Amino acid sequence: MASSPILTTSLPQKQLTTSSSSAAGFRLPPPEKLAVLLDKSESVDLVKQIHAAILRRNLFLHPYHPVLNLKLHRAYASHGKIHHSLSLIHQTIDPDLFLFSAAINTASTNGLRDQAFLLYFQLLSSETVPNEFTFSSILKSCSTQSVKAVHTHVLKFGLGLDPYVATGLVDVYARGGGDVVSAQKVFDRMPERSIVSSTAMITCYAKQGNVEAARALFERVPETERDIVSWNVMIDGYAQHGFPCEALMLFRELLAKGRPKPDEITVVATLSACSQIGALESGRWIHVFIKRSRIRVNVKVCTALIDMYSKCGSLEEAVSVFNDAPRKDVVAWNAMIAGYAVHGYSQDALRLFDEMQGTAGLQPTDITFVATLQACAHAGLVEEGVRMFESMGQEYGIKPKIEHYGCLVSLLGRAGRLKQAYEIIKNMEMEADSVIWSSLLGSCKLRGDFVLGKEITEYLIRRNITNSGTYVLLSNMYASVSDYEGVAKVRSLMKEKTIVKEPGVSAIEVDDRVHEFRAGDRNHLQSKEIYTMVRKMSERIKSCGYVPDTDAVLQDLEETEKEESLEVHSERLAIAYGLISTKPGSPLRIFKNLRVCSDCHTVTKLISKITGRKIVMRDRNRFHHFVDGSCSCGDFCGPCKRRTDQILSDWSKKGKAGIWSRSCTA
DNA sequence: GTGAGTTGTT
Repeated sequence: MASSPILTTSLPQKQLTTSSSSAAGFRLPPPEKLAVLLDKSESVDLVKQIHAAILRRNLFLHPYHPVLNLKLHRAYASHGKIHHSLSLIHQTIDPDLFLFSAAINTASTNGLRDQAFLLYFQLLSSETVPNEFTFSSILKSCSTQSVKAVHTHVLKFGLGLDPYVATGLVDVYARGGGDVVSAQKVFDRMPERSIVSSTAMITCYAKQGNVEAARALFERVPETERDIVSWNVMIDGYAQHGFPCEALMLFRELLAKGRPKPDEITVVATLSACSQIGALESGRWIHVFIKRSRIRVNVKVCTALIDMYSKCGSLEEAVSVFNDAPRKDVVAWNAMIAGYAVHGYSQDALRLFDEMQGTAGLQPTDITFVATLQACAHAGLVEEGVRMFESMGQEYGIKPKIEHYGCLVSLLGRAGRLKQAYEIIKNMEMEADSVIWSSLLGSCKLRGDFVLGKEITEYLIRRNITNSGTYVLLSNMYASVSDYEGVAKVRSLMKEKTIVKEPGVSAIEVDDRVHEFRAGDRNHLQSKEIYTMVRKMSERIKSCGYVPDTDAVLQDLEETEKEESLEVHSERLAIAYGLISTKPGSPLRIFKNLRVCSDCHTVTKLISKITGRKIVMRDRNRFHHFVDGSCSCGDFCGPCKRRTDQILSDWSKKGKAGIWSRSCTA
């Protein structure tokens, strides 16, 4: 195998040392001394000097010193000189098993999978017998495809029960698609399980989303053996598979136990859980905790903080972390750009996009473009967005993914260019998913293009690529043109196909606890007070001229029942709870898993006006900042804005402003 | 003289 050209010039060469050591006037240290020097060498230059010395000594130490060769390999690798380190094996005649295994390990841990396999094959053909070290190293380079062959070799050499090899196998089976069956087979046969092998198996379960199995195994590990990695895997497993509350609870449990000490990874996983449920107070607490403990604020921790603050509704704090970050990589920039975009600060997002390439000298990635296109879509910057989309391929050589097409379709759709958006979906090189269709359908509803909307929906139902949202949108479209037969038809279709509308859940964090509400929920301890407040809110806004928009209600109900069903939408329960449990004038932060319905959007604007409260609401799509009767999203639907404006103008004529805040928030 | 499990952005 040929070594890389840089190596032959930058590594000391044998031919440079033509004379013996005595001729150069030095007495070379003995091999043992050189080995010690290599182990504690602090610079590459020193390693190179020692390397040169070893080569000189080789003149009378033949063939070569295998231990020194190995130490040299490790010294180069530890200074990040991977290619120097690997080229040593190519310059060695008949490398021994130690050097082979070490080199395979270096290649594997540095992502040079092909190199690792070439070395492995070279080893096999050299009649050297691989051992457990070799396999634990080569397994790190295995994919789900190649693992079967290597597993066979493992069995052939009788190493299937070695704890390191078996752990490696479990780890590979857990990666990629995740072959739990094979992973479990290996794991079950292990005569002795260490915390490391159990953690590999827990990871495998967690990656499958089987958090119950993961937790069960985690609980089986004796408490004294659980190290921080196993806690991290479990916390992150919850956080990444739809159990953010469990992740936070487990983090609290870890703190209560006092050991092991949380590290950078623990806080990144926990912050991600906070972002998902909008637990701002918990997120802030963790930020303080990081500052107080010895946790390094590295770029990943910074990014997790930026993401947490922006997703929890505090863009200001996200910006402050971003500005103070000592080092920012493209991921950190992406998180900040996405933060601006989701809050509707589109100009700032675009400014950052320029700064990132200018002062910071970083190249945008496909994710940067998702964020910037979203910024354009949220602000209705159609021309900028289209230009951005085109430049992505033309100037940056980034192939658009379905997410980018999604932004483009939403951008054009919202602007009323429905036909053009439709054409884009039809001409994409990939299959459209339900997300992109829902976006176009939403625009059809927004723009009142019932004909196109109906055509698309029927096509989707025929092709069976629907989600519950498709049916809801279709029903809403029928309702908006008062076609109640159509509404009934959709309803029976949903019943027939047993499609259940995804339940809307709204959450609000009060006193470091997250309170969740579903529509009509009566599970909360203060349910009685909450409903009293809900009714009070309805009376107030109705007395100001608000009329419920019952078209948004899908169920077959009488008009008054429809009103009642709107009244107890999850976001209204969350707002009511916020009003009775926080100080007057303090902002409310509400989080919803679905998009806020247009009626609730109107109502929330009115409540913000009457109570003088700022209400920040995060829905599936973006943030809405309700202040003094208007919303930062610029009202995603026309009728909604007209309704609110009318109500507010009539109301101020009656001179009723301010009553609410005195009577209801004391 | 060699080896194991965990982390961020849509």
